Amino acid sequence: MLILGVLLDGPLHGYEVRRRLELWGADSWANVAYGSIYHGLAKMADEGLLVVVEGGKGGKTVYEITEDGRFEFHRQLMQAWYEVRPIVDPFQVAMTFMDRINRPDLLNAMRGRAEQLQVTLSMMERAIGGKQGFGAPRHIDENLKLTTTQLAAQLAWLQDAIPKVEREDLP
Amino acid sequence: MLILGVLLDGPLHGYEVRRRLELWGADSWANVAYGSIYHGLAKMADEGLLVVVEGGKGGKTVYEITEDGRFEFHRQLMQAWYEVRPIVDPFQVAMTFMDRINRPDLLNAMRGRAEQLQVTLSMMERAIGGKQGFGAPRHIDENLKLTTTQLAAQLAWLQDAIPKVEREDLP
DNA sequence: GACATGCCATGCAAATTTGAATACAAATTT
DNA sequence: AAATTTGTATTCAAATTTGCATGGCATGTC
Repeated sequence: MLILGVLLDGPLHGYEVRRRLELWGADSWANVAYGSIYHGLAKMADEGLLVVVEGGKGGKTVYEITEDGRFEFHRQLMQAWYEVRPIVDPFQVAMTFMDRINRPDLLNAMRGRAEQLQVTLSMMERAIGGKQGFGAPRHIDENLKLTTTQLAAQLAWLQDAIPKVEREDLP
Repeated sequence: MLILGVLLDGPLHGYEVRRRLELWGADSWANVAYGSIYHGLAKMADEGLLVVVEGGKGGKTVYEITEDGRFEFHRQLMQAWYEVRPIVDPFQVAMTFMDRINRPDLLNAMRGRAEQLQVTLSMMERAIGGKQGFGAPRHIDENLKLTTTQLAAQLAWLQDAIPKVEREDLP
């Protein structure tokens, strides 16, 4: 979906797709190792969602989205908007095992994490509004805002849980 | 890490690992297709984090965690607690492309999603405290709570963004 | 002009993940 | 008691993902 979306405005080759995604900060909220872009492009060309418009010999290969590709993009986009799925977060795994850490270490970890979150949050808040005019669409900021509120939610949970651990209500 | 954690309290075979994870509701906040448990077990046995204690012929294979395995588990657990990483959320990808949907459809999607979130949230709130006494550790509730607050964060963002879209401040 | 540097651009082997297929035991229905 | 369904337990091929290796090209520099 990301790749298709990047190609909506015109043909690009693999490396340009990567640059575009980096510009959008996609590395932080999506899970894309850039090596897989080329696989994705080739596969979608195979499926008829893209066509090669230039090159091939050994230089760069430029892909253009087809009508089928645009349709598939919209299908997936709408599905992503309508489907509410619980968020997969590696920290949840860490939480699950909080009873396996002794209390002092756990409290240290929790306090350390809370501090880190505060720092990250204030950095992000300062960053909001910063990318304007660099080619990234304005609503990318909204992306950043949502991330911010979610990290804030984690911080709130921590601040609620720390005292509980202190007075041995948890774990 | 999940598999190692499940094995901390005693040897189990693959299917039991799966059952345990299902009991914890891990399918919702972790990304485990249960087919990969067997690969993970075999690989970790290879690396010396686990040992086979029973079976092999064709029936079930029971694995036990080794000292190395316990050590590795703790290493990973601590790392997960200390490392703050932005959350990877497929909805963020959907957001990124909100300028590719026409305004009426977008508003529909946003309102629909907001409603769904409200329903999901109230269901989850009712579920908190429900798994007690079923073998799941009590702090699994905390897990649910964190998920809840994160979904609430998404809902808050939506409720902030909907009016903006209505008065064309967004996208 | 030989050489180093850094960015551009892709390919690929190895590792991992997935989803479905298999096989058999236990419980249930007919 | 035969047939069907459900639950237990694993395996496997195919698809995907990763991270690094490779090679080209422009630029500076001594």
